[in-house]
Amino acid sequence: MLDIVKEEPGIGVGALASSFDVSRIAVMKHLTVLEGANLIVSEKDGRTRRLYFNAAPIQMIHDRWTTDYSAYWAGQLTRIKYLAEAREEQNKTKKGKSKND
Amino acid sequence: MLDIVKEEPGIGVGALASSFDVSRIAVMKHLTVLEGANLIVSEKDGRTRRLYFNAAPIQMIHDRWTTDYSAYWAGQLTRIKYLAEAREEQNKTKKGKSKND
DNA sequence: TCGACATGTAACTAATAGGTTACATATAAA
DNA sequence: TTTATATGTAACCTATTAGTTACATGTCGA
Repeated sequence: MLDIVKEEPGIGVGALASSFDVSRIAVMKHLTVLEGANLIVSEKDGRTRRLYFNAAPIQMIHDRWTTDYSAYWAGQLTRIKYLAEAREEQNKTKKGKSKND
Repeated sequence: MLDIVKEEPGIGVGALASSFDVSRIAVMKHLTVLEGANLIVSEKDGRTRRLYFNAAPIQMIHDRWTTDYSAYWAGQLTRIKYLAEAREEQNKTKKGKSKND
């Protein structure tokens, strides 16, 4: 839904709904959630409600969770990398024989 | 929940649950959702399951929705993500039943 | 003014989420 | 070996969501 709204800024509710197999009302319910999260903002243009993608909340979440990004991120990637390597090690061990731990 | 896990990398499930008014099982249900989204990754340490915050999905969403994806970064993150997912998948499989592949 | 178009609201049903308690299993400590 | 600790699973109940159809309201075009 966000893909479509981003690709076609100003698209109407009905036009957006036509891209899905569910009813227009179902799409409107999803829209309400996305508007509540400020990911989509709208403005009335006659009888059409025009929809626009809003990246601000994603930017805010990114800023919040990646503050001190370089240092933290490097550490996190390293940790995940080690977890993955440990998994591969264990995988080799299990294939060799029945698990013994 | 993410705040706590980020502040205390390696925290156990029970310790995390003690910060909330709901039961440990309720917290575990939320954890399952966060792990499914790869926002939290875990590793077993004896009888304790240690939890770690993973900013990668947020970075990926940010990259997707706010800038063009850099080929290098996408490849790097995706590779590590798949490794972590594979580890989690195996972890689930081991705990779910005695799968012997 | 009337018909067409676009959207909004209400009421309903089915499915899912959220939380609980009880019990089981694995691991560490005594 | 036994007890304690940490976690996982199952079954249950309640609240909320997801989707539907029908109808209402607002705006534009003829």
